[in-house]
Amino acid sequence: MREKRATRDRKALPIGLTGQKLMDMFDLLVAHFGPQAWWPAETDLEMMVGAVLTQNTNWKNVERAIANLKSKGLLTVNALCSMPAEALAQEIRPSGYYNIKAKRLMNLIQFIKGRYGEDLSGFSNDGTLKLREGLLSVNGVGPETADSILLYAARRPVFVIDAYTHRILNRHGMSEDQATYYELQELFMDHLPEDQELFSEFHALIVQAGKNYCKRKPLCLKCPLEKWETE
DNA sequence: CACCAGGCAAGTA
DNA sequence: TACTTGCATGGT
Repeated sequence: MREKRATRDRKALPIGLTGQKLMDMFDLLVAHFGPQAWWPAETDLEMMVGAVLTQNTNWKNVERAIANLKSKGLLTVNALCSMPAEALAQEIRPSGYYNIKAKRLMNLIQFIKGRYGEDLSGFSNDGTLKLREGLLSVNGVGPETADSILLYAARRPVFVIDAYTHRILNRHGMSEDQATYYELQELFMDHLPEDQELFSEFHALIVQAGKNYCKRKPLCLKCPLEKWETE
């Protein structure tokens, strides 16, 4: 929560961004996109696999990779842990970065298996262990991947920040260009109720907004957040 | 053709 | 600490 706070104290935030303002943003997004019901995965294991495969990668390509694993019965803890990295790499090829992602996947699944066993028993209701630190210690799991897993697989109230979150807040003058991951995360978590469903839906909506409207400047006129700034 | 996608780690100065 | 680069496929 304050891992990156060393250099100089930049203003974590602008300009009177309140909880109400954030809820306004949420409401505008819901009104425009509707309920999202993320994460699109059938199991916690599938969710975690997707979290690694989607790193800097279009979700469509991740779906192809996951489909390969499913069709061959490889989407299990034991299969992913025991198969050769080269073979796994070939299966996940469509998701790009396949050599490095094969290793990252195996690192993560081995970590999870070591703590919770092959059926992941106790994973989603593990409130005692320092799960976040554990996830971050895995080579291949950074802040966003760890928080995604915490939010969508372990169902904890953690706000996930991604490239879209940075971009959208910047475009609307709500954060500074170089705000760090943790500054933005604090921003949301300090001003919103600690609610897993809210965080889960909010992040999903931000991704939708980012995909559709905030790719390049200037903002598209039909951006659902257009009136947000002046509200 | 260039550019992007639901990042992360390792290397450099 | 602050940048930069490698990783790699498939869509627009």
